[in-house]
Amino acid sequence: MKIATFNINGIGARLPRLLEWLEETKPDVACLQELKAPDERFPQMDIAAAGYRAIWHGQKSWNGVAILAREGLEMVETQRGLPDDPDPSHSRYIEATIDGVIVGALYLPNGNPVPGPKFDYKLAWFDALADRAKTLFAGEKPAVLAGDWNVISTDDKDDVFSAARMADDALSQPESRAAFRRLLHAGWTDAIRAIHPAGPVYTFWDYTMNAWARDAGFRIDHLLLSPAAADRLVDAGVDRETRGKEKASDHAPVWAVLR
DNA sequence: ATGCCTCGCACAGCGAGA
Repeated sequence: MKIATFNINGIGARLPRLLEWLEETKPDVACLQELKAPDERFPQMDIAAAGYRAIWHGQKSWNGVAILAREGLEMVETQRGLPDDPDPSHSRYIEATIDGVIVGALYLPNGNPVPGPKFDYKLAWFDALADRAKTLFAGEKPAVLAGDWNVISTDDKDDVFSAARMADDALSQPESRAAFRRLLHAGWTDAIRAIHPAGPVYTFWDYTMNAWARDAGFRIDHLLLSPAAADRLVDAGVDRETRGKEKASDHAPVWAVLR
């Protein structure tokens, strides 16, 4: 089962790119973030025509998450929003069981500027996610938490083009890194680093500063696997070429294959 | 220190992203 996550930065602006990517890479499951559209504007018919069933949790203008599953896979929604979500007006989490695999699609708050209420919200949201992760972990079933975590997990050149340039950004703060690392220490596996222990693996390049051409990117889109899912991990990667296309999102899709 | 670029909303320029 190939599970991908893709922050599309606007389902309205990105639909042609999304459909093209589905056709080219054929993921079984695709977690989407930043729909930036209310529920009624989710292009269900286009997605269905591409061969995918979908569940989605949108809102006007901002945020919004969805899970697409290839037709024929059994998908049952298990969660819409996080339990004890610190601000339910933000649509940032949706979860389903798909052929026995629990898939949580998440869009963690960016948190800029630091310090401030937005950063406090980021940490509060992370706490609520960690609670959900604990519940899923205790269930001992294969589970995947996939999405835009808005966390650069280390200062390593392989995770960020310039740690110094990003040092004051919410993506690099020790508090949110610690929250991410607590999940790893608890037994969740970072799929990309399990398959590619070293080497630059970026998932985001800013639209400004000629970042894509300079490869000035960083890694903030992650798939975390429960032990039962990690046991089945055979491959993982980033669809970098997607970022280089016309009208591309500023994120590239990230994926993992479970046997 | 700020804008760079993009999206959505709405039709001008701003909030938000990261």
